[in-house]
Amino acid sequence: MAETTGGEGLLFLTDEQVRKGIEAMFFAYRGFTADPDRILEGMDYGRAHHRAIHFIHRSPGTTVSNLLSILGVTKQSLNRVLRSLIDNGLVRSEKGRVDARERHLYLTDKGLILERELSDAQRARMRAAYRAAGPAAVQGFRQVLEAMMDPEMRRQHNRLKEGG
Amino acid sequence: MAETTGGEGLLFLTDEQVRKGIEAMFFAYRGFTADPDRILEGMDYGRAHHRAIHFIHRSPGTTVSNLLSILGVTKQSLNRVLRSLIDNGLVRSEKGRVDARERHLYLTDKGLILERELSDAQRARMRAAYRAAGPAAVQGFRQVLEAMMDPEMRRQHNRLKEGG
DNA sequence: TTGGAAAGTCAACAAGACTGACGTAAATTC
DNA sequence: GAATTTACGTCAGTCTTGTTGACTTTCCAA
Repeated sequence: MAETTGGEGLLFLTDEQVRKGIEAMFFAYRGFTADPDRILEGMDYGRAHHRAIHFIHRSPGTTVSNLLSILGVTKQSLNRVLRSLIDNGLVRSEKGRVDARERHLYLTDKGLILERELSDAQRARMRAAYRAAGPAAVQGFRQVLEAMMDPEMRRQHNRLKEGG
Repeated sequence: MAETTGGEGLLFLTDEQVRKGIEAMFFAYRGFTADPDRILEGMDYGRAHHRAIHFIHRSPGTTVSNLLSILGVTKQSLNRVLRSLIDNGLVRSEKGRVDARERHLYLTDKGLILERELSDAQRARMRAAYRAAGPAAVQGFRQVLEAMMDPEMRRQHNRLKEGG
């Protein structure tokens, strides 16, 4: 309920201010996905494909189950997406050499082109926002986002940061 | 705001750093919606209901078409959600007195209780993140989010800020 | 007063998530 | 060597939430 202000250090924001942060998050996320969505519409792909492409690009050779845990969806859901990407020649799936049960995923040249197009659009918006807000704001932005994640996701995120 | 890089440095972030911001946004949004989603699951409601409840609470008496433009979905999508909320007695719909075509929407007492439960959970997470990151970070966070919105959404957002 | 525009409702459909069950191949354990 | 577990793929069915298109009701202006 009305959070007590005591205890853990002072609360420097009222409920109303926090609420506004919530709405900002909602509206900003819309902007965040708007450009790739626009590119994808008309193709046979959607946001789910974009996410798969993004993380395969980020971690080439990643396995299906790794992608599963990053994306937080079910096998069937991911499989549908992967199926179409593979069939259309955007993603290549290679049987693992050390463990032949695993499938390692890579973007093909064609996949890389689409990835480029999508991430260019999304990065352009991010970069514009960053530029408008300034370096100090960007650091704060990253700090709050990280603190907002579930611990598990934060682990994933930091692992990617290192690895990349 | 000048798009040149002016005084404080050139493009202060590489493509890779921007990419990490994109991923942070993705993972953080998952955390952002996780708590309300958990509460809603098992009820007949979902994220769409949460959004409707949030904005009706924020602007009591708002019309369907106003909600439409805030949420950025189609009429039927919203109508389905509203239908179930009204039928279950969480939302009250009143024919407009000045313009009888309009329906003005309000949360009932029952609706207010659910709104409270949902927003308490979501605010708790936001507040925790804010606390972890500190006041300066929060300001930067808000600045970047705002810059990331489409201009139209920014207008909506600021209108709500005033109104609230 | 009539015709167009706006607000809202409803029917039908699509994308993308989910569950649960089942199958296969490969690795691991006993 | 047999049994179990793991990684992946697939089938069938459901649910949420998005879409378009057609339809009232109401308002307003020519």
